[in-house]
Amino acid sequence: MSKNNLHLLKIIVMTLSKAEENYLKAIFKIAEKENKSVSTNAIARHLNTTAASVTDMLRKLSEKELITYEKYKGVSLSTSGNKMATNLIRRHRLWEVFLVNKLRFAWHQVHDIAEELEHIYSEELIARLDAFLDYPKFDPHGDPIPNAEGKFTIRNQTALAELFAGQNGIVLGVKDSRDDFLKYLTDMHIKLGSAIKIQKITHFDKSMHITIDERTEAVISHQVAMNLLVRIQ
Amino acid sequence: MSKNNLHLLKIIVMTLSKAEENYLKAIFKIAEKENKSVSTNAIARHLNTTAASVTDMLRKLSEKELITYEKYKGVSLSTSGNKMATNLIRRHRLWEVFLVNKLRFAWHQVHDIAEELEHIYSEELIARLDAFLDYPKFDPHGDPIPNAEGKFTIRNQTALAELFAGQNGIVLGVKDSRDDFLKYLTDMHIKLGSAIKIQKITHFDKSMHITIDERTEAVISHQVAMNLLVRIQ
DNA sequence: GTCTGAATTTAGGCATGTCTAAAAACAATT
DNA sequence: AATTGTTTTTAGACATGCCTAAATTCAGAC
Repeated sequence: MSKNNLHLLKIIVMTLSKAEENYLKAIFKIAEKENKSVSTNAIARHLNTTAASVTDMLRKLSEKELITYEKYKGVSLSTSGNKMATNLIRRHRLWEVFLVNKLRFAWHQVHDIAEELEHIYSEELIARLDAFLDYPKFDPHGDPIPNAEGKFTIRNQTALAELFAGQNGIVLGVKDSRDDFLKYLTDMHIKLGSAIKIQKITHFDKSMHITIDERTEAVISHQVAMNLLVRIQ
Repeated sequence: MSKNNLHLLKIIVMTLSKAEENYLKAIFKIAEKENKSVSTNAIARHLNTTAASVTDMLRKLSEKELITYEKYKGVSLSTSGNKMATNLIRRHRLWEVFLVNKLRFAWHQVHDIAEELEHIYSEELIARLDAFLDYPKFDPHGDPIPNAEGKFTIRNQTALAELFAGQNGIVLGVKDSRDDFLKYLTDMHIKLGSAIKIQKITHFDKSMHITIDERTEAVISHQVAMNLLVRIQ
């Protein structure tokens, strides 16, 4: 076997530690929002650690050619790093679907558990889980689940706040998936698939008077409406 | 809060590392077979590590009062250590049921994946998984799954080798759950619940001529018969 | 009871992933 | 272009969990 082939083998066989995986995921997520190379500080903030620790890890990930890193210039994922991060997101979201659809967890309870489950590495496990869940394209928060090749499904979705009085929307997901927001939605009986009809918008504060699933009347703030994603009917 | 209560709290809240959990499980399993205090070397063999590493860990587990340990005298699990180990076995076996019954993995594929899954700590996850699987009492190898209180279900099971010609047995599990044995059984179409009828026993080598599920005829060695557990019909 | 070989522990090291404190580099303003 | 404040990196430490090699303890044969 030539030296080149050995190099290839190394990449294929490489398995990452939980910490390394979490860094890749963090870089992916930050890069997704801010459209530029990712700063050391941003990663430290995201992972609740120090800039010094981040620098250490960046050196390591760079050696493994998972990121492109130049001192003081921020990082971006390499092709293989991107693949790894996408795969992690796939695993995370599939487990979330499992926890909600099969184990009947509530929206807001699943993130931390999925965070653990995603680090279990087995191609076959994920393939079988995917099949068991019937190849879901979106997770319980409405975020797209990349397929085995890393392709995300895209769909039209609009913040509820964009709609006018009289319009209808079907809830597809949320922009903010923090616990308290998800709990608030659950309390309001708003869930994935709920039909929202805008009855009236108060111009003063842009709060909306809505009907949920043709049953419940409610008033929601502009902030809530901005974080609810719907398909316009 | 008194000092005593704080002590109690510490025990309740304590979470263990993967390594610590694996040691507890190893001690439990070795103690189950050999009916005496567990030796350092036995643990090292079981975990594929060195005696020196084991000693280090025993000191640590002893400080946490999960084991009873005196230098040079072997170890045994304390009450709380036993509880932890039992709970781990519960998690492991529940995940194995999930992998086989829901994800349709084969018998021999599930051990390593369950080995990872068992370390995810969430009371609620396991409670919900248990319910989702319909509170199974035995895992895919026929080993009993302790309930949330740590109680194992006991049932009558006999090695197939104990039966006489003409007797019938229902396969309940295996004594040896190593890959190649499980694969062999799969190839022979022997699975949990299979009905085995003993047609004839060759005295010379105690091999058995059997009928499997009233369909397949086969000859199995004494060694195989000793590792197949059945309920006599 | 002493000896000898096996079992166990101690001592010292190493990799990983974290930290704090200090130094270096950068960028933005004057 | 110098200064200042922020960002990033380096240096040095620490905990965990593992290792090898050496010392110690034990247990069984004599």
